[in-house]
Amino acid sequence: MRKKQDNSLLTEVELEFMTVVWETGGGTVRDLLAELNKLQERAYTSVATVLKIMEQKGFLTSERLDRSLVYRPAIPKADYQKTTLKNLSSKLFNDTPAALVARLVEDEEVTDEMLVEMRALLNERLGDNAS
Amino acid sequence: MRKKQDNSLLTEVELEFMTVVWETGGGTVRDLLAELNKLQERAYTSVATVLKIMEQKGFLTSERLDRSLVYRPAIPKADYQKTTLKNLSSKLFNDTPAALVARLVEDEEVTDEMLVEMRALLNERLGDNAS
DNA sequence: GTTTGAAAACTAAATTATTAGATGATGGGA
DNA sequence: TCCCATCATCTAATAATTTAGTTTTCAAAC
Repeated sequence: MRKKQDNSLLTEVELEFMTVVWETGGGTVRDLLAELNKLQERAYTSVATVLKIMEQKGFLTSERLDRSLVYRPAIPKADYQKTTLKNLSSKLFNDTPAALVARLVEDEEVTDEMLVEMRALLNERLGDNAS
Repeated sequence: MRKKQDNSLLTEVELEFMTVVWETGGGTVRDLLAELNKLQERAYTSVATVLKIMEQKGFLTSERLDRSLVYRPAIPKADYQKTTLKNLSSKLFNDTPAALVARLVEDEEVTDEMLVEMRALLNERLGDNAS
């Protein structure tokens, strides 16, 4: 029997990296290091190592450009958001996404404006495929 | 400088344990072990160790009953759900919960029925404090 | 009073995640 | 050609998480 490491979800640090890759569209290790260091100082090799791991896990692709590797997202942010929500829903909300929205709704910090926006989104899809 | 461990979020295993504690309302190590082993075989001491850590982190309370410790949730599930959503929203959805709902809406597996339910929840709160 | 069984507490091993130093390759310029 | 800067890669140290063995405690049974 072997390890069972998940790999479908990013770790804390990986998510931080991935966020930058999504925002910038990608770049060389040097490029991404520059962005990441705005948030927290890290060594070049640390960044390079994590990026390589992320590629192995299938979150990034790489391509040579001169000396350097250019890393790019292998999956769109929206896809990953969906995966994460599905995971959260199953782990903490009994697989009922409505329960999740219920929590958002009762959160004081979520403004009415946001709620109206959410409702518009719901109406939009419910309008489309009219049941 | 020391470690900086978060502690406001549960780890994978801790969440699994916490879910059982929420469901059952709590119990002795032996009780919880029995529940947990329905999902995955674990040693008594493993369970005891994690429960103790969870108590230190503030997720559980304990109380003596005869020889045994009875563990109970220190925070309601709803509170933790809220914390988690807030965290996810900030890390992956630019602090805009509506973006999160947008992903749910476009997920094929989320049925229209669920969406209608969500809309009802929104209307309920929006109705209350009529802007 | 001594043994025994069940429990918590203590300790540590194994795994996974994070950070980064050391090394070596490669190409451009002196 | 030889050095230098830049880069990827290899390797390892540290930290956090997960699992579980060993020891201690204590009350009840004998």
